[in-house]
Amino acid sequence: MRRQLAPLLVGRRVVAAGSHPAANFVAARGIVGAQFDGLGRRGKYLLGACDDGRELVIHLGMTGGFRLTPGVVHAGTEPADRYVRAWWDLDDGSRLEFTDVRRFGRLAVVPAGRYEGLPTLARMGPEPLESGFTPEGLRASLRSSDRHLKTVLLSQRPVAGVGNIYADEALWRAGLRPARRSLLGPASCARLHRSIVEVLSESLDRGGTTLRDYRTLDGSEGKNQFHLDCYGRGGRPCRRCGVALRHRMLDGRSTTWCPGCQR
DNA sequence: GTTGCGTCCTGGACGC
DNA sequence: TGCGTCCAGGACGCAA
Repeated sequence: MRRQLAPLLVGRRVVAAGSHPAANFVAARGIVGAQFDGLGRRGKYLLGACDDGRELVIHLGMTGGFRLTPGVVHAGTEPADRYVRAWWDLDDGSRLEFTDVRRFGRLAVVPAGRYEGLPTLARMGPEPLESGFTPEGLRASLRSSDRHLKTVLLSQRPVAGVGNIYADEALWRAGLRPARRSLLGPASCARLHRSIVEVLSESLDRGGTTLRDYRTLDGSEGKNQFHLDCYGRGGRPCRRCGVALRHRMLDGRSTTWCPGCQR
């Protein structure tokens, strides 16, 4: 999403904006007059750098997405689509719309780099595809919590960007049980580290995972959903050992694992 | 400071 | 066919 948006957004100034009245979205209106100097990303957060020293922080939640309408918009008019939760009219006549059916997304405007009001972002672990993410660091981070292994991964503290689907996939690939609480040894941690990197890299290469709602900026679907080994396959045979995968709620999240080969 | 759980929200699947 | 119920997801807030 960031790669697609950046060339269309950077250098553009916001001339008008609007939003759904919910607290999650009203911050969209606060950047009228600002120009986008860059578009970054941390974990699942998009970070729009403004020329006035502030940042527009965007989390897509579960069903969030973007749509860019080029050059046909009358600035300030209400969007026709009821699921547009925020919109920005740009100085080239285009409009960027943030759509979010279930309203789990959220927007914030903060001084650049000041994330105190966004605790998950403030304490976010290393980027999984950068050199700061190491097996040793992962092991040290996991050691600092007694919670279920999968729940710790979802906290974004050991590593950024792992959501429910990729947590299940990475743990399956590493042969580790999601509900495990005990300390991981160096070999297990190295396996989990490698699995996280592989699972995320492969999904990025395939344009992401479209189960229901996710679309890229041009409306196309990802293809990673055709390559899932674990998530959503409860009751079906494990592709590694043949044992039926199990499914249950773990700490409130839908979780699938193989009782045969995830230890 | 950490943990566990409820809450937010809504379309779609499912059962009756 | 219509209605009610449940589920899915990420992050945050609150009580313990």
